[in-house]
Amino acid sequence: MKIDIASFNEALNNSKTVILACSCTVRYSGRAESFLDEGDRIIIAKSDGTLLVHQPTGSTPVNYMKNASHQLTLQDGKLTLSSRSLADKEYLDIAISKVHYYNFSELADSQSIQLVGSERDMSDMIYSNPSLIAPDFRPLSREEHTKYGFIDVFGYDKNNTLVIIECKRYVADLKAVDQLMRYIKKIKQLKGLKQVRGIIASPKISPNALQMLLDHKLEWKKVSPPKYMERYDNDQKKLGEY
Amino acid sequence: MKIDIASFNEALNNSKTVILACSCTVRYSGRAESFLDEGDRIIIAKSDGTLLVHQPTGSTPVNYMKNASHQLTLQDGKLTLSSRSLADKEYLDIAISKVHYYNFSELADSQSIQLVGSERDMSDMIYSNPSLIAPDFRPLSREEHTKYGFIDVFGYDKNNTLVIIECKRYVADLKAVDQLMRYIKKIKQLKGLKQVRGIIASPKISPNALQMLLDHKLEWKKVSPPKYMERYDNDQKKLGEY
DNA sequence: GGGGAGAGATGCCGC
DNA sequence: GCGGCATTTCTCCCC
Repeated sequence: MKIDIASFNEALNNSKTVILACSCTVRYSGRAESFLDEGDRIIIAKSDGTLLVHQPTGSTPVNYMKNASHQLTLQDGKLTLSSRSLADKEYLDIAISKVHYYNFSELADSQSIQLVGSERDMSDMIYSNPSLIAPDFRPLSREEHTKYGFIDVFGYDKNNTLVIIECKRYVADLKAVDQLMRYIKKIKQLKGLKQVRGIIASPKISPNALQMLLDHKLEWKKVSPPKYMERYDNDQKKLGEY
Repeated sequence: MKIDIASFNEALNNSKTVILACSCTVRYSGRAESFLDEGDRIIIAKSDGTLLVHQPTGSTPVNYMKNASHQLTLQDGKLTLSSRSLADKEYLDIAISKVHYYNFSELADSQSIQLVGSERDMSDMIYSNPSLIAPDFRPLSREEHTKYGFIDVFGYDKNNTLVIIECKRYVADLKAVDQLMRYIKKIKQLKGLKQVRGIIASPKISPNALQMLLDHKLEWKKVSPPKYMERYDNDQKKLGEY
C-alpha cells in the first residue's frame, strides 16, 4: 500500500491518533538499547507524543516512546518513522519495508477510569470494619504519607499495643514482609517503642513470606479486597429475581 | 461508519489482528472492577486472545484482556464487543456507540527483541570486570537462582570476606536495600558466617536508601549498566570521522 | 522534579 | 502451576 507522507506527517502534527500496520525493523536507544528484526507490527502514535510498537502477539508493546515527536521520512527509497524525545535522550527509529494499512482520526475522550478493588479500597474497608482484623482492634489513622512512613492502617489492639497493618490486594510476598519490617523498625525508633505488632492483610500469602513473618513474630490476617461494583451487580440481580 | 459484523467476527476467529476506532463505554470485572464512560478509543484484538483498549492519550491501555475470546454482537440496536477469559474469570464488555473505522489483517512476526542494558547485563559486566567493584574483588559465581537466594554476584574481597552485590540498572531505592539485607541475613544463617559485606551497584541511589545502607554498614558502588549497541554506534561514528 | 509505593501490574525464568 | 524478581516498568501521590 502506498502512503501519503505529507498527510501522514500532518496527522502526526495535528493531534490525530495514527495507526499504522507495516513490516519493519525497530531500533531503540535511550535508557537501554534494543533492536528488533523484520516483522509485521502495529504502530500507534498518539497526540500526546506516545508511540507504541506492538507485535501480533503479547499484551505489552515491544517498543515504545513517551513525550516524543514523530516524523515519517523517505530518503533513498527508505521509509523511516523516527521518534525523538530530546528531553529524555531517547531515540526510536522504525525502518518500514511494507505498509499494510494506516489510518488516523481526531479522537476525543474526557473520561477517566473508575476502578474498585485496589489496596486503597482494602485499607478503607479495614478502617471502616476493624473487626476484619480482630474484635478489639481500634484503627487510629490512615496517614499514608506521613513522617512515619506510608503505612496503610495503624491502630491499637486490646492491650494498647501499636499495630501496623500492611495490605496487599493479592498474594503477599517476601517484599511485603520486607516493607512491614522496615516500617516497624522506623516506628519503634521514632516513637521509642519496644513492642509493635505487624500484620499483613491479604487474601493469600506465599509460603516463604509466611515463614519469614512467623520467624519475626509478625502476623497474617486473611482479608480480601472489596469489589463494590460486583456487589452492586449481584444486588441488582437479586432484585430482579423477585 | 457501518461495520460488517460477520466479517469482523470471522477476523477475530481467524488469527487476524483487528484494529477498531470507536466511541464506547467499557466495563471490566475480574481481579478488580472498573467502568469507563463514553469516549473515543482505539481497540486492538490480537490472535493470541490479547485485547487492548487505548485512550487517545497515555502509554498504557486503560483496559485489557489476556487469553480471552472476543465476539462482536448486535442486540436491540446495541453494538457490543465482549471479551471473555473463563479460565481467569475475567469479563470485559465494550458498548460501542459509533464506529470511526476498523481494519484487520494477517500479521506475521517471528522476531524477538534484542535488548542490552538490563540488570543481567550489568552483573555479567561486573563478573567479567571485577575491578569495577574493587581492585581485589574476586567474583565467585553468578548463581541467580540457588537455595541461597537470587543473588546477582557474589565473591570475596582481599580479606576473604564474602561479598554480596545487588545490581540496579537505575536508581537504587529502599526496596533494593531491603533485598540486600534479606540476602545477607539468609547467607549468614545458611553459611554460619558472622561477617558478610553487602554492596549495591547502581548508577544512582536515593538519599534515604543511601542513609539506610550506611546505617547498616553496607556499601554503594557507582556502576552503570553497559550499552553495547551505543558503543558500537559511537565506534562507527568515530570510524566515519577519519 | 524526586522519592516512595501500588499495579487488574507484565514477563521471565526456575523449580 | 507457583515463587521470586526485573521492568526502557508505568502511574499516582506527596513533598
